[in-house]
Amino acid sequence: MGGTDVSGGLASAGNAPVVTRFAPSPTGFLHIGGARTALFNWLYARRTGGKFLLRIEDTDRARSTDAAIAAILDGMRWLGLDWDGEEVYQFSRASRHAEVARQLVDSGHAYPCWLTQDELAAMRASAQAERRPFRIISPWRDADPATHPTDAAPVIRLKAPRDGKLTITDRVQGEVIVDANEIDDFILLRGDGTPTYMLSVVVDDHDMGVTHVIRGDDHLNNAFRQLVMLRALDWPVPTYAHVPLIHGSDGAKLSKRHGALGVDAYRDELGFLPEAVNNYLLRLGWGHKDDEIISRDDAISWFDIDDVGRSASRFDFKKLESLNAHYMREADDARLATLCANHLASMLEHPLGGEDEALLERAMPALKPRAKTLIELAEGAMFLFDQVPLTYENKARGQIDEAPEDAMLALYNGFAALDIWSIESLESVVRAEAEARQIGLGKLAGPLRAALTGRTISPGIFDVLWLLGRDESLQRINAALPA
RNA sequence: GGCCCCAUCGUCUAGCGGUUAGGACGCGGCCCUUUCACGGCUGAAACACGGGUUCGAUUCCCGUUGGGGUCACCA
Repeated sequence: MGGTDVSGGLASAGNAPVVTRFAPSPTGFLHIGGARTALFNWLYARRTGGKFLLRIEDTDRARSTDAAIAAILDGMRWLGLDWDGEEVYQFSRASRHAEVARQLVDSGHAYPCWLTQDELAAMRASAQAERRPFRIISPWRDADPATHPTDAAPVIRLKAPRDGKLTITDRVQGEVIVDANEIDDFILLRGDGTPTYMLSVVVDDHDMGVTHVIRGDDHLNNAFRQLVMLRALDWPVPTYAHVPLIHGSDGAKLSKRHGALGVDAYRDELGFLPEAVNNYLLRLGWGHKDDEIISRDDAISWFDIDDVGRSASRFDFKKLESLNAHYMREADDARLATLCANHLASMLEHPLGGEDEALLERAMPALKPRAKTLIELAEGAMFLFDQVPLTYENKARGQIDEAPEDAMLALYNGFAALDIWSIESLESVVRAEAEARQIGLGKLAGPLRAALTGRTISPGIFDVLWLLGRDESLQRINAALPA
C-alpha cells in the first residue's frame, strides 16, 4: 500500500447509523476536558438518533484504578451523559487485540522487533547530535525470519509506509495532510504480549462499530497512525472530529490550578450545578447565534460537530459562575435546599435535620439570588443556624453600637407585641419606628441586620426576621441590646 | 527542533466579500433599593502584522509573528 493516498472522513461513514464513543483511561478523575469531549459525543449521538458508547481504556494496568473508574462513571451520571449498553473494559479484550496483531504480522503489515531500550536511546541520541529528526528504523523490519533470536521476547511493530501522503478529512480541523514518512513503526504489542493503546483503539472502535471518533485535538497525530493500521487491516475509516483543547486562563495547558479538576470537585468543592457545567462546556468552542442559556433539548437539536470551532479556548470560572447563578435562580427550591444542606452539614460539622431543610427551602427565594455557587448559598444560609451569642463581624458590631438611641429596644418591644409574625406586620413595625424618629429605614435596618445575623450583608431584613421566627429573633435582638 | 493545528473586545463567541462588526461573562456609570444581590438601562473594549486576489476584505490565498498539540514497550 505505501505510496498511495489513503483518506478517512465522510466517504466511509455512509448512511449507517451514528455510533460515537467516549473512551477515557481510568488513571484519574473525569476532568473537565474529558467531560466536554463526552458531552460532544453524547450530543452528536442523541442529535442523530445514534448510539453513544462508553469504553474504559484500562490497558495500562499499573495506572488504572477502580476508584478512577467509579469517579468517571459517577461524573458521567452527574452530568446526565447516559451511555448506551454496558461500558466496555478494554483490558478484557486484550486477547482479541493480540489476535489482530498476529493477523497483521501474518499479512506482512507488522513484524517482530528485538530492538532494546538501550539501542533505541542510542539511536535517539545520535539523531539529536546530528540535529536530524528521530525516526525509528528497525533493522528487524525486513530481517530474514531465520535470523530471529529465540532467547528474547520481541515487540510487534507496524510496518508503516515509507512514502506517499496520508490524508484525514476531519469534521473539525478540515483536511489534514501529512507525509507518510512522519509515521514510524510504532508498537502494537509490547514485549509482554499486551496491546498498546494504538492497537486497542483501532480494534475496539472497529469491533464496536464506532462511526464517529470525536476526541481531543491531542489525538490528531494518532489518527494518522490509526489510519495506517486501518488500511493494513482493510477496515473502514471512521469519521474523525478532533476538538480543540481547553486551556487555562493564561493560555497554557489546563492544569489543576486552572480548573483541570475532576467534575466531582466542581460538584462537591466548588458547588456547581450539572446543568451549568454542561451549558458552559457546550459554549466552549461551540456557539449558536447569540444564544447563551441553552436547554438540553435545544442543545440536542442544534449541536453539530461541523460547528465546533478550530481554536483552543480558555477556561473562565467567572462565566461558569454566572451561568451557575442563573441555573440556581431557576432551580427548584426543594432541590436547592437539599443540595445546600449537604454543604452546610460539612461546614457546620453536623448533619441537618428535616426541619432544617424545610427552613432552607423557605429561605431559598431570599437566598438564591445572592449566590453564584452552592458554596456561597450555604454561606449565605449560615446565619439561620447560628445561636446566641452570635459572633459579630467588626462592621456589624459597629452598626449595633451606632444604632439610634433606644431604637433596638423599641423594635424589640414592637416585635414582641405582634400577634402575627409575618413579613407585612414586621415591616410595619420597623417603618412606623423609622417614621416616628424621622429617619430612613436603613438607619434601623442596619443595626437590626447586624444583631440578627452578625453581618452587614444578608437577605432583606423582614425576610430574615420572618425566617428566624419570633423566639430566635427576639433572643438575638435582646442579646445585642446595650447592657 | 521536526511535523501538525490555531488566530474577532481581557475571556467565550456571532459573522460565512459590502454590517454603525452583534451577544454573553468580566469591568465602569445610572436606575431600583433596608445591606448585599437580583433586575433594568448604559459606557469603555476586538477583526495580530505584511503581502496578494477582488470594484470591495474581518471574511479567500501566501508569508511573518504569536499561541497550542505531538514526537514512549502512557493513553
